[in-house]
Amino acid sequence: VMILRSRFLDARRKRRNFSKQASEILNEYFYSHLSNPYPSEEAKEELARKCGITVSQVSNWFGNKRIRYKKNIGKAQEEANLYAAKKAAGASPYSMGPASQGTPTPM
Amino acid sequence: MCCSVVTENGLPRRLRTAYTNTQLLELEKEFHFNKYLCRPRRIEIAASLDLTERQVKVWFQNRRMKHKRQTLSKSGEDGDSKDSP
DNA sequence: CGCCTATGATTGATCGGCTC
DNA sequence: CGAGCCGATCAATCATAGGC
Repeated sequence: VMILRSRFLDARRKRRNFSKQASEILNEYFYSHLSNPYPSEEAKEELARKCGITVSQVSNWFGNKRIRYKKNIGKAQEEANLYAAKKAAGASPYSMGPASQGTPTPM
Repeated sequence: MCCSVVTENGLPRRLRTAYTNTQLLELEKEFHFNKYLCRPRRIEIAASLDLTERQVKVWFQNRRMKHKRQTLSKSGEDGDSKDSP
């Protein structure tokens, strides 16, 4: 299994971590929608614009996040939840207006 | 049925079979020929690559999705402000 | 510097819904 | 009614980035 996995040198995964801001935006959305962390296509597009990444990357991020969050529960996830809830209360992220994307505050 | 949902202790465990380079190469070759397979052809390929018909069918479906996505990203981005190799 | 964990991407396989 | 397809998601894994 170690000899045959070069995949013809896939120009794959030359990844770069997302910016701290992008991660903040994604986490805020995720934790403020914990009961249903499944953004619509439109929401993904908006998140993608705000984060400066592609819709596919947003989908990947949520896919990974959901699974990895589930694999913990009871760990720092609780803390992350509080952290996100606090931010949602302190600042005024989104929490609605899927159609009203007027984002005059890119940060 | 296809992948042993190994219920070792009551926990379903799907295994993601790792296809060999040979299998992937043949599948890619066929995909380039047709994006869709007819039943006879599918049976033929499944047999020659030692995969189930279902696996071949699923592979083509996933491949089509991937192809669509790549096509979308290549033409979907207008005069963005980025590099161009 | 190497080692280990966090994280983004890839992909085999499943699920629900739709078409024919 | 059933088969195949699409779109989304899951889940395991690959490969690299980043911290120590």
